[in-house]
Amino acid sequence: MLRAVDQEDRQARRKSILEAARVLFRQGDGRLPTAAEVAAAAGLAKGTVYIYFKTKEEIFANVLLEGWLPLLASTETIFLGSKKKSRLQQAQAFIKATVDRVVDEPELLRLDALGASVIEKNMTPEALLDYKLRFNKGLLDAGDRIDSALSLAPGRGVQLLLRTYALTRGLWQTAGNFEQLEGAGIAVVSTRPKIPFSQDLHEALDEYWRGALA
Amino acid sequence: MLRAVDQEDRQARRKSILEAARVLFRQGDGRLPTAAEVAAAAGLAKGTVYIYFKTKEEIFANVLLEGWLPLLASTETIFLGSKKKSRLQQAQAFIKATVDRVVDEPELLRLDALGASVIEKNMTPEALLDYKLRFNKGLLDAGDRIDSALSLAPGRGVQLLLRTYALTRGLWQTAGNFEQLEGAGIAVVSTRPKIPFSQDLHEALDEYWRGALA
Amino acid sequence: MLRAVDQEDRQARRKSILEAARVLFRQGDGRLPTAAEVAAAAGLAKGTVYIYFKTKEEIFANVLLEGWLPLLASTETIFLGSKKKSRLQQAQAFIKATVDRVVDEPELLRLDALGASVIEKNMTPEALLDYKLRFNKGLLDAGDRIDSALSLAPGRGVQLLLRTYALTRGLWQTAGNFEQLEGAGIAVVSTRPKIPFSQDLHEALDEYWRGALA
Amino acid sequence: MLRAVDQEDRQARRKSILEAARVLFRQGDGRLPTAAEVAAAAGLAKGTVYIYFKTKEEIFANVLLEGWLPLLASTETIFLGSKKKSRLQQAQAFIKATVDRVVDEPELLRLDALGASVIEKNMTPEALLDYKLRFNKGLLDAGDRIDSALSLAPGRGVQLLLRTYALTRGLWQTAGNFEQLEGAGIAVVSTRPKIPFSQDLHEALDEYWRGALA
DNA sequence: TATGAATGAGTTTTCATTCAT
DNA sequence: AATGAATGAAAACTCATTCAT
Repeated sequence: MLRAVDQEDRQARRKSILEAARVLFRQGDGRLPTAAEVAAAAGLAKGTVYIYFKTKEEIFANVLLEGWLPLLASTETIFLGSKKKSRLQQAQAFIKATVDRVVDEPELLRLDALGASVIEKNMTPEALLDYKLRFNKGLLDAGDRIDSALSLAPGRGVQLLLRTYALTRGLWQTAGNFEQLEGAGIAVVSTRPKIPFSQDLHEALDEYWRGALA
Repeated sequence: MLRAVDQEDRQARRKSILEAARVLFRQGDGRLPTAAEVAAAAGLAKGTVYIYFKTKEEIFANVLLEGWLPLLASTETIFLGSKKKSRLQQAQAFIKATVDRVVDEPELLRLDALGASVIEKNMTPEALLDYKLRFNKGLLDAGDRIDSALSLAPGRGVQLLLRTYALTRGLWQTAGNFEQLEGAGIAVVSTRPKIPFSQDLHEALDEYWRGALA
Repeated sequence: MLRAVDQEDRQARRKSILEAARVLFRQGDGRLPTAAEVAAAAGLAKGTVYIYFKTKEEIFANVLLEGWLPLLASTETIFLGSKKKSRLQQAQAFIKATVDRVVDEPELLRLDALGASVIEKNMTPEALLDYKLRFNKGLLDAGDRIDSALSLAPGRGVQLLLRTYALTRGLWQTAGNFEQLEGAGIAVVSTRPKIPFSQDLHEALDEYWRGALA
Repeated sequence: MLRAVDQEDRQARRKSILEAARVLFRQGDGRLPTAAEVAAAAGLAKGTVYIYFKTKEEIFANVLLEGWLPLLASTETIFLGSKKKSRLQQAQAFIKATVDRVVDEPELLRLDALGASVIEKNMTPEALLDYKLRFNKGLLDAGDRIDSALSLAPGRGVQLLLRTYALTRGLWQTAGNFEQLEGAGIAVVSTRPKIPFSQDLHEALDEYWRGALA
């Protein structure tokens, strides 16, 4: 194994661990893979992983972070880059981006569900603070952009983001709850045709933003 | 130790285990208490707990169920008992009931977060199906009541419930994410006064229902 | 459940437990069934079984005893009832009876293998002594009959019995060792056609008795 | 703790675990020692033992194997190295080697009795197959040597070995059955002087081989 | 830096047996 | 005598993390 001597090498190795962890979690059954599995998937020895991360959970916190930040960053293009659209049109573009990302990387929401209960319980305080600060930073920046683009009161953009996020993760968890029943032929909603999660989420977010921007 | 000989005694003992588990989880740090702790809190031997529940997680699935069902059942009074109110007024009464319950029993949402990832992974298939069926039943019944009270298309009531639930659990998880930062004096939203979770949730649900009923 | 009030009833109930245990073990995977399983198979409550036997293992010790004693008792007919046959002919009649019994009740040898290691370790000293005395008695009586029928030195008959028994249980255990391999297509003895256990045992016993009576 | 880094170190550590397990079992009461006990006796942590063996029972299967293989290997010297002796003389040399080994390492037979019932039930299929294949290999090789040395039909040597082994283990188990009685002053064979197990086994094997080679 | 051998804390669940009813 | 609820001891095994090499 080549040694990661300079800063760039180290970053690359760090990324490769995160990527291995993400893929492994995506393929898995909803529980965190073991540290040994992550190391093996990254082509490293167990000990090496612990050079880059203090605890196993720190890895997955960073998987989450690296998963969500791009979506938050995308507000730059979506909101600021389209001054001519109406507020609702801009909102809908963001809704679409959110749904697309979530459908594309379903492991993000699965991992999210482990966040507070499992992941955060096994991080060092420093790593936890760092994780939250970075998340917070992305959120505040994105919120500011929304405030500005939609001419909202300061702080309202963050609130909308948080609620969008909340509805998304909540709906995903709830939808998952009933998949098994449907698999067994038991209808959750008997009189309505079952709609796919992406559509369900889209509708729900649309409803929320309409209410919020009303 | 009194022996639970008849069916009634057995039900009472079962309840006492659930109650002990609930209280223990409420006081704990977000992880499931050990089976030994639950047994001790219920004043029983470890083995006795396993007479009533197949696995530890089955206990907590039932804590969840017994926690949510009353809220779903409350739709009976809230929606059907108030035909003279407007749709939005009825919705607001339900929002209030939801917020009150959640504020009153915060462990419900904390436990919820463990649902799919931890709890359901360690239940017997039978217990899991039973749990989901009972949850589903409560949901469908409540949804029907809402359909009827608000003159909605069949199945729309369930959808509203699911989305309310989704927003609630999602928002709670998200809010929890930032408590620590605020505890450390770092503002999530710098320019707005911080509002308590109950108010935040209330506003968000209000926004959602306004959008949904528009 | 009818109560076993007189001695006869009690004996019958005891037998029914032994029979249930025997059948259960025969169907099982080589480990002792649980006490609960034995009770259920006998149509009794767990506690009832413990009225008749001090420990679970005492049950199975008695299953062994009731299984072997008839074979030992059969020496009466086989050896004494046939004065006109040669020694070897009489031996062969006994060999046949032994092979037949063992083939008929394969659980006897399977259970035998658990004897000293598992069963006897969990019996009360009294029950253990009783078990051994009864076994010993059957053995001595049968041995005496053989001594007399074959005009052997006193004690030689018991020795022959013990060695017959030893070869039988040993061969059975050894044969079992290789079943799996043969199932997987791996020959234990490549150049010889595989013979069934009953024939193998018959040959081995024949060889032994020929050597012993020479 | 020195780390077993290369292959040789690892083999040595593996051996030390097997040896600790063997000694522990020899001193014990006939039940398998716990994994914790084996680890402690080997001067290792519990977890370390599980690096070398998948299950506790795999350890003891290997104790058995390492115990029997030398005896099987000894056929090389005993049979092939003595072409001038008669068949019976060669057989007797093997009988002596067998008795000596068994007397020297009585734990082998005690452990043998746990083989099929306890040990094999708790091994991974792979470990079980490996164990059987290695045993089988030793047996076939030894059998071939006997065939060749005694000019027997192919496969007959293995058969003789199996029956020798069967008689040995069976006789040992049976002898153990009555030790307690004799300890309590109750004679199994009242009219004969009690002979030690080694002599008993020797005589029985002698009788068997005489019959078999006749 | 990289490795992977060693560590040992930590917890569920089973099940033989007891004993109140 | 019969029941079955209650007991609690007992132990294997995993896996995150460390640290000697």
